[in-house]
Amino acid sequence: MDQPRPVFVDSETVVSERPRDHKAELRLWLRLLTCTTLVEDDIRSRLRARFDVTLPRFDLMAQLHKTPQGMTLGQLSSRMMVSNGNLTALVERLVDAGQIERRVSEADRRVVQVALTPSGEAAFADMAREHGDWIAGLFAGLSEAETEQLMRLLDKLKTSARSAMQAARDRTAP
Amino acid sequence: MDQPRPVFVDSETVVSERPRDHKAELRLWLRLLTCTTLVEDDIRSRLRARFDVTLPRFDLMAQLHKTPQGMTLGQLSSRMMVSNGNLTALVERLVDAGQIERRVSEADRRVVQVALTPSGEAAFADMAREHGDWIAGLFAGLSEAETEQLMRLLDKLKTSARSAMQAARDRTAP
DNA sequence: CGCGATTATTTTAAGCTTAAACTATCAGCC
DNA sequence: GGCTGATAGTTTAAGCTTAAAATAATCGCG
Repeated sequence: MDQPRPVFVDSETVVSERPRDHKAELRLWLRLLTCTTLVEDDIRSRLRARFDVTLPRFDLMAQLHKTPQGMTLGQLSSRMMVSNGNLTALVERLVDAGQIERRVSEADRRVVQVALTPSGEAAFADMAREHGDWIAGLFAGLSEAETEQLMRLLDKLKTSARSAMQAARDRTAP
Repeated sequence: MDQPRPVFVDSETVVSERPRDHKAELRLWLRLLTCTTLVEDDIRSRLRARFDVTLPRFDLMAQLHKTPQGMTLGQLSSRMMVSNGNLTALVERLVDAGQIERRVSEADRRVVQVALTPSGEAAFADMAREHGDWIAGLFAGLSEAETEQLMRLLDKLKTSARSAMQAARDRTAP
């Protein structure tokens, strides 16, 4: 299987053809994805069962909780790594539910500020406590040293990915 | 235990006070999520730009590629970790696009088998080659040793999460 | 000042995703 | 043979998500 087929290396495509098969990286990526999906699905279903709240709503409230003075939609969008248009509807639903409030900035009338309401803050506090326990439970099989090591490696991966993405961008628009 | 530092339950510290603060695990989880989202979004946008295909479609085709004899929807659902109902529509679109084909099992008429068509196989082969390069590029900042280590730690995390989820299930329905 | 470029957000269309209810089929059992 | 329960998929309603186009406000610069 996968016998070393002859590869015609022209000067354009040196990086990409056969030399290495990228199998290790692909397996690592799939494993990373599996872990994330596993945790995410578990948290999603617990949030629904216990608090009748969706994961995106929880995430949004968590961001606002970290910044009590509120944030603009643009900031939220980049911190949550979701598209701008996504937030419009999500924020709308949370406003309807009385958990957050929006106000147009006076300084710049394009900007919309969003913040937790007191009731949203209280609701989030309840959820966050259990959420922390759930996460801790899911990660409980890792020792403190392993946790640290994993943190370090993921940090390195984050840096690597960002730099590869930047390089690709530079290549496209030089 | 439970060092009684005076904790004022204000909006800053709600997450972190009581029995243990779970802060390290929470940060680790957020970092894991960030890495996955970063890679996933990059791959998604490249697949769209380069092949005009969505990530879920690519993932489905990747699963079928690994199993040339085809799979049932149930197997696909559990391997892809998506809901059953999700697949119905996704498969429908790929059938319309001529990339895969469905046939009802003769042995058990509830079961639907799905497999790549020759043209789907060819299309996937093209995409997979570049996809592998992209992933390798994103992970290029990690040494071989680090890749292995990360793999090992994620494996451990996977085991930990699964066992925590099983424990929670046992607690609910004993 | 006024105009073109930029920035922040919303809108739109298409597609993805889930949970829950539903349909159809099968397997075991008397 | 005809229940009973389990299993495989589909449907439905709601919500999430994106990319791209549109709107609206601000900024920079002549």
